[in-house]
Amino acid sequence: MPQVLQVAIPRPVGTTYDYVNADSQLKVPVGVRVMVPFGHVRTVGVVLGQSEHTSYSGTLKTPSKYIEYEPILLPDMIELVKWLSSYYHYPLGAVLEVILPTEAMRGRPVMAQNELLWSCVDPESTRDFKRAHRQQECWYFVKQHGRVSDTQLRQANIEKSVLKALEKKGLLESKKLQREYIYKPAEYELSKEQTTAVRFIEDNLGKFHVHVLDGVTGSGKTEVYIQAIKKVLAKGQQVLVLVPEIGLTPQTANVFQSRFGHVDVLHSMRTNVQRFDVWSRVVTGEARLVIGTRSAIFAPFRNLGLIVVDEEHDSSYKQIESLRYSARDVAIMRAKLLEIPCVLGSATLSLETVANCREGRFQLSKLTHRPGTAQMPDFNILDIKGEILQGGIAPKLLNLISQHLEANNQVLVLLNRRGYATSLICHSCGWRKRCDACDVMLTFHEVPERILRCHYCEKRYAIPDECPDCSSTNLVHIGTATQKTEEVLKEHFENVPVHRVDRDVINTQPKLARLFVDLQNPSRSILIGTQMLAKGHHLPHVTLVVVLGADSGFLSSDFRAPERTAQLIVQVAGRAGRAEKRGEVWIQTYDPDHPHLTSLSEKGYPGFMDTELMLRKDAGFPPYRYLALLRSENVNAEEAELFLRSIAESLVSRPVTVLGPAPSPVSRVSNRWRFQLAILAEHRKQLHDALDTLSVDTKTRRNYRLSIDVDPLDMA
DNA sequence: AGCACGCCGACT
DNA sequence: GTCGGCGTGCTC
Repeated sequence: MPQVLQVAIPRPVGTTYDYVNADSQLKVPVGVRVMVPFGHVRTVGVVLGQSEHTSYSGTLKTPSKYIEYEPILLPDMIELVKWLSSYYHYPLGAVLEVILPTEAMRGRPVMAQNELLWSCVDPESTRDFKRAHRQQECWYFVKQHGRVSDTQLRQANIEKSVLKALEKKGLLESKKLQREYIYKPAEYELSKEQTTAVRFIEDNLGKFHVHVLDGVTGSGKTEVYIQAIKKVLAKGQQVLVLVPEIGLTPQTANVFQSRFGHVDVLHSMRTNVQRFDVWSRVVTGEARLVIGTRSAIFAPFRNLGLIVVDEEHDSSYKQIESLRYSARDVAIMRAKLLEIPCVLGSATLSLETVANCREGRFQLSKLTHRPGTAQMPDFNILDIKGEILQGGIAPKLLNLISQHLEANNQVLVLLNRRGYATSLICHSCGWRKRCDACDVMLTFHEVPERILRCHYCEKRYAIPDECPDCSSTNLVHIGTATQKTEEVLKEHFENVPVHRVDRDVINTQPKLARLFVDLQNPSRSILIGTQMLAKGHHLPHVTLVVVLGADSGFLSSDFRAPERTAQLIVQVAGRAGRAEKRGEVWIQTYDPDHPHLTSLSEKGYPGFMDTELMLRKDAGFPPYRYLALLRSENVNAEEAELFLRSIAESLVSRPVTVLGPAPSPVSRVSNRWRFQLAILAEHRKQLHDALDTLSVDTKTRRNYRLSIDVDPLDMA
C-alpha cells in the first residue's frame, strides 16, 4: 500500500492536500518540506500527516522533490499549526505562510551553518594601515572585542571584503564557530525573593506550568530569567526569550551574550537570508539560547526546555493583521504542548495574567525590592473641573513644575495619546454621557455631523446644550488639548531645555539612548513625550511626573484603554526618582472620584487591577467573557454593514452576545468602509462554535474582506 | 494566492 | 464576430 502524504500548502487554503509517495523504499516522515505540483504551479508544502488511504476521488500526484528527510516541524509544531488555524479561525495554509520564514517557504535547504569566529593573529602588534581606513577600523574592532562572529561584524557594518583582505595579509584569522554556553555568575547576590522564584522554576522544569514574575523595573527579573536559563542550558536544552518589538535593542542581547557567551537573535528587522540562518540554527539545535520578538515564538526548536516572555503585558506581542495571534498566548500553548515551563514577567502585568494568577492557573512570584534605587513615587490626583488651563496644563501643576526645576531636578510630562477617540465632558462638574445599552463612554464626532456615538452598538445621541447634572453650558471635548503643551512649556520656562520624545523627533534607537544618557547628569530640564518614555533607562533626576490626557485613556470607548493607560503611567513613573528623594506623580483629571484613579492613587497598580477586574466582571468583558471581533471592509458601506448584520442574525439562537454591527472607529480606509461586530461568550467553546459556522465560507470571506480577531486588544 | 473558465459589453 | 472586463471556483 503506497504512502499517502497529507501536505499543507502555504496558500490561503483551509485544508491539506493528499499526495502519494511513489518511492516504496522510502517512508517519508511527517514534518518535512516537499516540492509538490499544485494546480498549475509547483510549490513548497509541509507534510502534516500521513495515511494509507485517501478520500480524494481523483488520481493523486507525487511530490517532485523531498527537500529534507529530517523533519523541520516536530510533532509539537504540527499540533501548534493546527491549533493556530482552529483557534484564530485562519486557513491552515495561510498559517504556514505566517509561521515559516520566506526562505524556508522557497525551499532553501537547512544546512549546518559555518559561521566564522574572527580574531587577531597578533593582537599586540601595531601597524600602519596608511589609507586603508576600513581595514584599520575593522582590525581595531576585532582587537578590542577579542573574538568576533560574522553576525557581530555585520551588525558593526564591516564588509566581508575587508575581512578577506585582512585575512590575506595574515592579520586576522578565522575558525568555525562552536557555540559554547559558558555561564558567568552575577556580580551581586540574589535577593530572597529572587532565590525563591528561581528555585520554584528549577523545581518544575520538565513539566508544564506558567510562572509569573511581578517585579518593578530594576527588581532583577532578568537575573531570575538568567538563573533559570542556566539550569536549562546545563540540561542540554534550548531556551527562547521573547521581548517586545522596541525592547530588542543590542543592549538587551548583550546582557545575555555577556552572561552565556552566545545568544542568537531572531528579529524581523533583518534580511530574509539572515533570518533563515538563525532559524536553521534553531532547527539543527545549534542555537540553544535565542532572543526574539513576536514571530520568534514559531521557531521550530528541536529540544526546547523553557520559554520566557518579558514585559508580557506589551501590546506588540499581538499581531494585528493576517493571523491575529498573541505571542504570549501562543508561548503558553507551546509550553503546554511540550510540557515545559513558561515564565511571564512584567512590572505592570496584564489583566488576563493577573486573573489567571488569582484563579490559581498561574504561579505568581513578586519581586518588590529595588536594590539601591528608588521606591515607587506617590500618585496624586488633581481635579481640573473649572480650572483655566494653559496648553492643557493646570496652573497648580505649572507652579509645581517650576518648584522642581528650581531644585535643579528634571520634570517629565507624559502626553497620553492612547484612546485618541475624544469624548464630551462637562467642564464644571465632570459629567459625561454613557451609552444606555452598552455602558461604555460615547465618542464625540465633529464630522460629518456633531454627534455622540456608541462605538459598540452604533446608537447615536444628540449633543446636549447643557449638562443634565449641573446645567452648565460649558461642555468640552477632551483629548485634543495637548497639541500646544510644548509651546506653552517653552514660553513659561524660557531658560530650561524642553526635550520632546516622540516618534517624529526621536526616530532612532541611538538618539533616544543618547538623550537618556545626557539626562543621567543633574541639570534642570523638561521631558515631554508619549509612550516612548516608558522605555529606556532609569532617570534618577526626574522628581516630578505630570500626566496629561489621562481622562481620554480612562474614559475611552475602548474597554481596554484604562488598563493600557494605567500601565503607561506606572511604567513611566517607574523610571523616575532615586533612593534619597521620592518622586511624585500628578494626574490631572475631570473625574477625580473615578474608581480607576482613586484605586491607582491609594493602592497603586495592584489596587487598580482589583478595581478593573471588578469593572470588567460587571460589564461582562474579558477576561470574564471571551471576545472575538469580526471586521468587514467594502467600497460600499451598506454592503459591509449588511453582511455583518446577516452574520449577527445567523447567531441569534446561539449562546453568545452580539454587539453591532457598528462602523469601526477608523471608519474608512483607502476608500473602503469598515464595519465591525463584537461577539461575546461565557465559554470559550461557545465562541469558537459560533465562529466555526461562518469561517468556512472562504468565498464570501474574500469578497467582504472578513477578518476574525480572537481575543482582540484594540476595539479600534 | 494564482490561474482558468465563462458570461456579458464595445471595438479593431 | 472577438477582445477583455472581473465574478466564481478549484487546486490533491
